[in-house]
Amino acid sequence: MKDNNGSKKTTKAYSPAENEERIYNNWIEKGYFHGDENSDKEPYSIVIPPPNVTDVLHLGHALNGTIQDILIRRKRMQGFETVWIPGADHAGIATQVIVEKKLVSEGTTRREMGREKFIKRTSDWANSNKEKILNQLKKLGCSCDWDRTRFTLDDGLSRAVADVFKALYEKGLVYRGNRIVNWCPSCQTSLSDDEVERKDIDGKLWHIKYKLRGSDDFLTVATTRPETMLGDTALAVSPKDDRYAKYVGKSVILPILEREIPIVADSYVDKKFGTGVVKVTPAHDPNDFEIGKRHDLEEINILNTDGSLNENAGKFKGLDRYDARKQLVEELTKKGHLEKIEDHALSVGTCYRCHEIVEPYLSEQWFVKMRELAEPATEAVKSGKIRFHPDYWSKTYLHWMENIRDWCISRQLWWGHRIPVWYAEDGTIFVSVDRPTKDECKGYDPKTLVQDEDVLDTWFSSWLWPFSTLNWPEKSKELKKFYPTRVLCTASEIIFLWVARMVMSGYEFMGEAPFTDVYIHGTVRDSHGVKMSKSLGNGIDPLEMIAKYGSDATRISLILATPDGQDPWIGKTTFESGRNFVNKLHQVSRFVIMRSEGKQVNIDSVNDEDLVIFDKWILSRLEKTIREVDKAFDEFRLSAASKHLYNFVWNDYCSWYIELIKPDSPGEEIREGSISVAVYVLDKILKLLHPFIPFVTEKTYLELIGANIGGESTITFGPWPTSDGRHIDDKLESSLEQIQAVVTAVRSMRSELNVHPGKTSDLYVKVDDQWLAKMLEQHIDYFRSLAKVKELHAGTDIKKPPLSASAVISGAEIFLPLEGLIDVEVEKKRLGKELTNLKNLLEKVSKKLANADFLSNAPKDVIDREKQKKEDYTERIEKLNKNLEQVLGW
RNA sequence: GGGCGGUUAGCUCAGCUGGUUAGAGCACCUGCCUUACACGCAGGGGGUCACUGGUUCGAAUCCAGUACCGCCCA
Repeated sequence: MKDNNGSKKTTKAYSPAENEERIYNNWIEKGYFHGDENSDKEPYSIVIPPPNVTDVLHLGHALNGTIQDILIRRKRMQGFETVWIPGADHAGIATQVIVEKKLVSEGTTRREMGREKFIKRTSDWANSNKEKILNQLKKLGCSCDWDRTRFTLDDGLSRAVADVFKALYEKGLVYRGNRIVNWCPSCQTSLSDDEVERKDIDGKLWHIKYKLRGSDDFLTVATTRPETMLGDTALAVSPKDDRYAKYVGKSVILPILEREIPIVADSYVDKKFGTGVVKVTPAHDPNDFEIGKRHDLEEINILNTDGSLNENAGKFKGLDRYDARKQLVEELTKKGHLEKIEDHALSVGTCYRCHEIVEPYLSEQWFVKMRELAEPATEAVKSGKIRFHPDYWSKTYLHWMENIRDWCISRQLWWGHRIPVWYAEDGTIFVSVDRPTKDECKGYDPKTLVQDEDVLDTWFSSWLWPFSTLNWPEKSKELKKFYPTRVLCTASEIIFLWVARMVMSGYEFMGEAPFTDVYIHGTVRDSHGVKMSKSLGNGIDPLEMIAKYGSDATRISLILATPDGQDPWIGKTTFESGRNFVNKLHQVSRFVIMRSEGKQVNIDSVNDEDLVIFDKWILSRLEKTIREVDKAFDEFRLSAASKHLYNFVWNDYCSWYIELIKPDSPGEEIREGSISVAVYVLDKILKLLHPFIPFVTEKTYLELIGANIGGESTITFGPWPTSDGRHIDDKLESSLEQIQAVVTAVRSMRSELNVHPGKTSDLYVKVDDQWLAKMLEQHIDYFRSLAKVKELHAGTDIKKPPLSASAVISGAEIFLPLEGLIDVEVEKKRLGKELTNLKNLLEKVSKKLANADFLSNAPKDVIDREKQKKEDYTERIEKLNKNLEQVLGW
């Protein structure tokens, strides 16, 4: 703020802090956001992507919440029975890791504590975080149906999870298998493929020599993970590789452990890679696992769950995998088994939660067979039943669906839904929602059955979210009313993890897609384009922005800054744009409300009999804006919608319309017809903006209609403005543009000639057509103060007054008699610049019109337009030349 | 290696089905505290639309290729 020179005036800017909280509380008190399952209105429902309870919300959540709130508020205004279901996700691994760390710092562990106490402890922590998160959403103004708040570990949702597990098991789609899975040694659990992030690192390629049994010959194998050789149970070569054919069937001695292992031929081996010989470690590599199966090889697990080596590693037992690697390489070198070490770039899998390098690890896990589930989910997107916005994400989705792999759903954790499986001593499996009853486990004593220790992947509960939140498997009224939901809003990162799986479960359990539209928004980045993250410390706390600028400003700033379909780059100053806009709206509203006090105005309609050109113009612009905004909404282009409104309010309404209808002197009243229109348009503006900036629009709307917060009135239910096209008038708009052009030309001249804003002058306009002169004369009282006009002289035969500045616009010449203020040099430069500009344009258009191909090929209207342009430029150049000559003669 | 985005003013972005004097916001410069707003008003400077070809009477816009940036999958 530049007010170092002692402002005379201090006007109060809009203060969100004084309004937002009490407005929100009132909404909640009135129950406006509750979706009624008994309503006759058409339903429109959204489920929130449940935020993790591990952390408070960041700017990405704020963007996500704002988008959903905008969509749901607009639908509420359009008369739909809306429900937006909020909630949170228990975030199995992440939460458990955090709580375990706390325990360690307190000198205990979860094992010491025991399962029950650990869960209680975690639950308390999760609940307090959950409350914080939900409060943040309230601060943001989200119009969620808080009565329907859900948590993935709630009884009902847990019941849904168990039911689904059982159903899929009985269908043969859930199975147990001994497979290579992704193992995070830090979180000490398995991960699904989608929870593993690839990272490129600078690694090495160790070339190790394996001696042939009973010979001095050896085979060299290149490996990126030398320590896994402790679990080698074979070497493999390509069956097509002549170099090694003679060795197949023979065996080598594994260095250090001195184990004899066979040489096998397997088509998996690429003879061109490395030496053409690969080591086979079935328990620690998915491909090797397959080779092992084909050749009936032993599977030797050398790792403990924490990533240290176990007793199978001989003397390396107990060492961490990377320490073991170091020592092993040293020993190989010493013993002459190491041929060479090369630099080698490779990509490793890392845990998406803790970023530790994951290990392929052989273990017994539960899986979901995906191929069958993927079929209807694939079809839904191919047929357009589910649409992605922007559309290109459907390709990503389909590609994943078509290459789908089975989903590892068991996790070696305590925090989550315990797997609903019980084992008898003899290994018999019982899958049951609750502990099996006597009848369910004939021949066994239920009390002796032991439940599976593991829990299910968190996504195995969130993939049910669109219907488990509506009380499924109960056949509830709300489920019937609000399923399927309409739109899912999320960022691209979880298209596989979550979106795709929800579609599958929707079809499998509800027989219908869970939503029709998927709106993928960008990921928030800082002002340099770097993803915001806790570890980088480049994040912006949305609550801090809300405290500083207000919730409205935070919301609209985010939307204005988020290009449709791309990642927004957001810095602290981003939020100023929204704050300024909110204040602008507040100020103009204040003015309009003040000036309309005591007047008979009807905000629901305008009297078409009592309109001047400016009124008609703003109504035409309003209707066009409504259409543009609706179109943008239909295309899920919220940023575009917000910009249309921003421009309409700031430019059309504030800068032109209000300024035009303002009387010349402060005491005078605004023409009755115009103030009615101003109020009518303001009402529509407030409604159109309400989804974006709910607080200030509610407050202003109530002031406009003379109601109070806490009363019965609210803008919450709109109605959303519509356009019947009655006021759209292109011809009228272009007439008004002529007046605007005159005003702008005058302002420009005055500014360039440094005329003090307080000084008025006469205005001479020599027009080509009398109609413009007439229009100017008719409306001079409206734009007199905008152009600082003392006396207007307009007509076809106007003569340029001596020593006046001049400007040329389409269809008119403008003269300002400013004797004494005109600097000949400045005037020469001004006119000369415009002349050059027009000459360039004329040259371009002349060239075009001289082109016979253009004349014979281009459509007639295009040619006509070009001809008209040429005429216009020519005339303007003539006039400019004349004026310039005069100036030169001074 | 495959796929998907992006490349337009100093910065962040608009520019739909090819014909516009290439726009906006921020930043910058000038003048102004003019009776809603200095979180403001008015005016102004600033772009060979990444590059190379092609299609076309006409390309920021369509096609092909190249380069660079980002994301996803292997």
